[in-house]
Amino acid sequence: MDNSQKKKIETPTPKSKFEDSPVFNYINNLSPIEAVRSIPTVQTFNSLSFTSPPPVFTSPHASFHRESRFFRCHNSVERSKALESLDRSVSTQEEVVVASGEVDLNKEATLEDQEEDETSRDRVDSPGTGDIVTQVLLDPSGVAPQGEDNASSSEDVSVGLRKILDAQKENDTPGCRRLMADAAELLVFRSPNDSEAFGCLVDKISSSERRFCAGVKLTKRHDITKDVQANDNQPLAVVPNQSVSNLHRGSMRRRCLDFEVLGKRKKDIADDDQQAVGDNKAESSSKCVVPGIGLHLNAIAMASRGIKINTIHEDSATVEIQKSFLGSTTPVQSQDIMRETLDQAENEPGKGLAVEEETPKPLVFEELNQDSLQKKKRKVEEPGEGDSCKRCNCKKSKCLKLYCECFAAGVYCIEPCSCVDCFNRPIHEDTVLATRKQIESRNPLAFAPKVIRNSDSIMETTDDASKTPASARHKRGCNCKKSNCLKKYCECFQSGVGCSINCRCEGCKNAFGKKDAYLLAIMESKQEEDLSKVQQNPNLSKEVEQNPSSDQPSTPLPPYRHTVVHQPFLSKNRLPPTQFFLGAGSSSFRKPDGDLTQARNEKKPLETVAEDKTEIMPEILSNTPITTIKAISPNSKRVSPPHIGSSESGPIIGKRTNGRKLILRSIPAFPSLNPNQ
DNA sequence: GAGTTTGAAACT
DNA sequence: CAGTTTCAAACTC
Repeated sequence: MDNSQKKKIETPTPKSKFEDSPVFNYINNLSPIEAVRSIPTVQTFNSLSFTSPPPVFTSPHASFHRESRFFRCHNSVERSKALESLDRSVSTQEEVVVASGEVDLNKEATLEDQEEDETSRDRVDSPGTGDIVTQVLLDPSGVAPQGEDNASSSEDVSVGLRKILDAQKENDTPGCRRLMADAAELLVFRSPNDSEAFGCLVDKISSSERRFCAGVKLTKRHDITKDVQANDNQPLAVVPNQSVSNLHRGSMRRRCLDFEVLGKRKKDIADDDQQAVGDNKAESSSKCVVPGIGLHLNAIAMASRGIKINTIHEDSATVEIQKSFLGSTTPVQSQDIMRETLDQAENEPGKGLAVEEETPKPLVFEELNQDSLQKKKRKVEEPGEGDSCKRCNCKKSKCLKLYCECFAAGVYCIEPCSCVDCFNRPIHEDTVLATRKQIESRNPLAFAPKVIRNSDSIMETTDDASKTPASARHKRGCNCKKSNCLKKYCECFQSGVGCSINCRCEGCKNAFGKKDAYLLAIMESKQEEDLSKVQQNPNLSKEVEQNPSSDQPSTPLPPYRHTVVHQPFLSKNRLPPTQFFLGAGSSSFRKPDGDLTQARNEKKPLETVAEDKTEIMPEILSNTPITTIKAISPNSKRVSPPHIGSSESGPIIGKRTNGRKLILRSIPAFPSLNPNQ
């Protein structure tokens, strides 16, 4: 349907049937283009206004601007979303201003009154075209969405289009093209908020683009920057969009662009860290971001206390990969989300925003960037709150050892640092890299994230922090002797995760999860696993019975490890290795007492898988006895649901198997929903 | 802010 | 690999 309508709109309308009609004559007198309006427009608007027909306008202008609109609209939503997160002092003031302005405008959009329309109209920069555009754009948005007479709204649209076209004749050139595009874009709006937002964006875009351009200006060696800068002097209403649009198609491209810009900015500033003494606030903020380019999962650990980051990055390279990955995937997600958000925003603006707000959480790169940014800001401004920003105070290590938090986090030291004789600066990049390599040669995972988080923990992003510990563990575990894992001396506690099998702590009282409880839970899982195994294959009963380790729940560490080593049950029969190592693949395990890497690798999977399942099951398997899980695990530590299910009865075995299958299917599904995962 | 405590990192 | 030293963050006063 859309296609046909599109054709009707774009191509000269087949007039054969209508040429004789009085209506057609009337229309024909009004404007050559009115033919479009005659029939298709009415339908088109009604339909198009609530759906998003992508390739409607194939003409360069229309298409081009439609993208721009998407770009803008998306940008608007994204900024609204960003505002939520930016309220936590993430972004530059400029961004905040822009975002807040758009949020307000979006709110206004929901009001749907003429006053707002006029107000928005007043905001339009160019009186001539802008007024008309705004009027045209806003009128339909205010009528159609209210569910009133479609015909009337269509009429409004038609009139509006007519006005646009008239104005087009008069004004010509850029403005006209813009009007044309805007009119085309108008047809794409799906909700009052859409159109309204866009109407607001007509004027907002200027500032937004300015911000964008300004941000890009900070970067160097970037094609986009060049383009944008090259066009910077041109009318913002056309040029920036064009520049962006030429480079990217669609709204998400802009989003990617933002990411890229951010990343580039960070990179570039990192390069110039020494010389680029912050001239302004934005730049200083960016400086804070700089280190993030190499930020790894240390930040995640930190983030678990404040902002949750759900993906594990090995190193900066991974981040880069993630970044590019984001660039390709975010759009898909963002488009759907934007659509959904906009729809929701109609009736539940807050909800819609919330959805959008949570969406970026999985965007690891963004999160990392913001995290790094927040770190710096918070350390300077509110040391107590997020505390996610690295700022070292090294005196003797020259910030070239893992003692240095910045260095350990894979970031350069920045101004807020109080380090002495710091070599962890971009100007000493060679030294830093060499040292880093040296350390990595000693311990390849030295810069790996200290906290292993499950790939599916996305789902926890919106949950309370109490769930985080269950899904993440410290890679090597702690070695606390006196702090009882109740203070930040404990890396597990500091990371907001519970102690695990890897910990050698004494008197663990980790508030996020005691080691003992963890062990107990896993052992029970193992027991259940063995049980179910026996039930599945009676021949194994003897083996299990002869294996003391498998039924010694109270047995401390060594037996558990033994049982863990037997986890091939799990890995061999159920979960593919890739699943296992999604979250733990990079982890380095504490040196085992006797079992080496292989055993570790088998053990770790167990942990991860168990956690994965537990995290996912509630969402995937609606009928999963999650309560049982919690009941089984003391300390609220969650245990693998399948195990539990299997332990309850024989017949459940099949059920459990099914559950596993579901899990296997679901695990990969989540990453797709969250680009950065 | 200085001093102490703590545990990771580095070293032997 | 275990023990020791170094180091810097966390903590206390």
